[in-house]
Amino acid sequence: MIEFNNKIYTCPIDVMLGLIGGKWKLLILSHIFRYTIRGYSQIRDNLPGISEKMLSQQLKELERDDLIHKEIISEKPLRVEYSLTAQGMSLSDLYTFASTWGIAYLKRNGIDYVKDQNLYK
Amino acid sequence: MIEFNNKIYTCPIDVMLGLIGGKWKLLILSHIFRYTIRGYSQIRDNLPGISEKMLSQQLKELERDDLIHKEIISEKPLRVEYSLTAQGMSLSDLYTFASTWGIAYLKRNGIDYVKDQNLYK
DNA sequence: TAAATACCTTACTAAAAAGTAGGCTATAGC
DNA sequence: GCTATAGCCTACTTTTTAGTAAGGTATTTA
Repeated sequence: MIEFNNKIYTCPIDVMLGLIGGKWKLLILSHIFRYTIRGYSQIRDNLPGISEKMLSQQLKELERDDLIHKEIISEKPLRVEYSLTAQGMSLSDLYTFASTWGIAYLKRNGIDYVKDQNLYK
Repeated sequence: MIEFNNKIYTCPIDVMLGLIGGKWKLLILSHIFRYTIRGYSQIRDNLPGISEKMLSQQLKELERDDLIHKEIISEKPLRVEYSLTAQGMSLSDLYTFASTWGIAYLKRNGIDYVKDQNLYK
């Protein structure tokens, strides 16, 4: 058992899950990782099913936990850019592994994601 | 979007999360990975906080999804052994990465897990 | 000036995940 | 025979997580 930030964790993996667990965080992080820098609507539009409430909530938590960096660009069309912090980047092996594994799993189950991804989205 | 087993997934990572997402599955898998073969009570006792209902439920789902193998040993003291299937083992990089990352994260935050783990449990 | 888009927030509700409590079989040890 | 341990299951409740709907500001385009 590990006590950290007033919470109790079973082991280091549990600690990691506390940061990136849940339905959306890993998806958001790996999306930003893939595109390096993303705006709010770009993330939203690439995660079909996420509500704006969920998105801004998760983004806020990821920023609080120093996994992503939020930058407000005060140019003509005011916008926001999200990117990974060093800590967010330190999970890059996870993003690529998870994606590769998922693709291989789908293939084992008869779905060729790489070939058919034009069909989805 | 990917349609698979009557469910809709955003991307391959989402598919993976469908299999090992949630509060306990990754912890159970990585525990079995660490010890190769584990009995029911051994897993339970190493995951403080898990209820027996949760444990047997998650074990059943992991078995259904072909991530773990359950073997009933019919020796004198009847018991059960859980081990990883080939598919469960194909996630081994994830278990080690998650554990290593969690330990490093804790260290960045002032907790030396490797040194202090005798304190926890 | 109306409509559209980016980027959110808040209040409320629903669904999913997890927890509690109890029970049950089988074997073993005293 | 009584208690203990392994290995579960079921019904019920609570908590957590996520979803819906509706604002709201600022700026852009038509």
